[in-house]
Amino acid sequence: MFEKMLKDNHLKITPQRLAILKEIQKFGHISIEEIYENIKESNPSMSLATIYKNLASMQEARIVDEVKFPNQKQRYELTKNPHIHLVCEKCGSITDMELETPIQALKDACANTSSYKIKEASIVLIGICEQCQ
Amino acid sequence: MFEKMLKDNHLKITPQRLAILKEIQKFGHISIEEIYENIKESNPSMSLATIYKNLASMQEARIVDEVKFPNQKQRYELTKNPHIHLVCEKCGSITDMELETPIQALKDACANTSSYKIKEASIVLIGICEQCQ
DNA sequence: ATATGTGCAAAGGGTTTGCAGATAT
DNA sequence: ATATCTGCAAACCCTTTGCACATAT
Repeated sequence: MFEKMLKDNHLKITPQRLAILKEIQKFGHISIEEIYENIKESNPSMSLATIYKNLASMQEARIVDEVKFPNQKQRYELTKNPHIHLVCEKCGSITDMELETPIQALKDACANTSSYKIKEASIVLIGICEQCQ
Repeated sequence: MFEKMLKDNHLKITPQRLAILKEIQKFGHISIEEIYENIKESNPSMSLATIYKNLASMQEARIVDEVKFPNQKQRYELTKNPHIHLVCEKCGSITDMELETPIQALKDACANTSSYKIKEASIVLIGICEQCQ
């Protein structure tokens, strides 16, 4: 419930913010340009500056996450449980995958070997999806 | 041996390219701006455009890799064995870590669950390094 | 009523491009 | 000798900022 997420973070509930969140939800991993182009259809006065400002404040509030893929502009997704991103190098499609155990195993291995205190993991696997094989 | 790497990829051996590769080697994970500033000291005529063009061609040739970290400009490193990047969120230091087994376990788990053919992995762990704890 | 948010236009940075002269093969 | 590379300047993004007006609380 987007309204509650915003309220909990002392961010005002505006049509612009709701529209941005709805787009991100709809497309999963979306670029700024795509958000802008999609929203413009129903809300022609929406400005790019507003999108930038809101993505920054909602990222700050941990409502959305930025994700960076090789050779792509950054994209945004709703904040979710830790997960892996699978990117198809042929068609560019992106799949989320929750693999708790191996992710945890990796973090543990790393913590043991390094004496780092691990907080988060950003894992992107590049490959070829079933349809493109 | 940088000369051989370039020759093998039909890239001419120029002082600029060697200087860029030497900087990347020296600093491990370096931004474009840092490469430029460092090289300017010994070679004041080196232009930013040359750095951009060469990073692109040497990335294409798989001599260097671009790496993207959260909230940072992209950086470059020499192409190495698959490894994990550990980033300290306090001091920003970056550590490489070869953890073949857990990386492979993750790729396998993913391949099994998804029917993707996995080719590469980009893994970044964010945490706090020993000194900053 | 007040603090925040929006939209606009301008400014700011980073990156790419075209071209003439220089250099590696 | 020739294809490639370099450096410069301009062009071209994408992103941020300041400000006046609008809106949510």
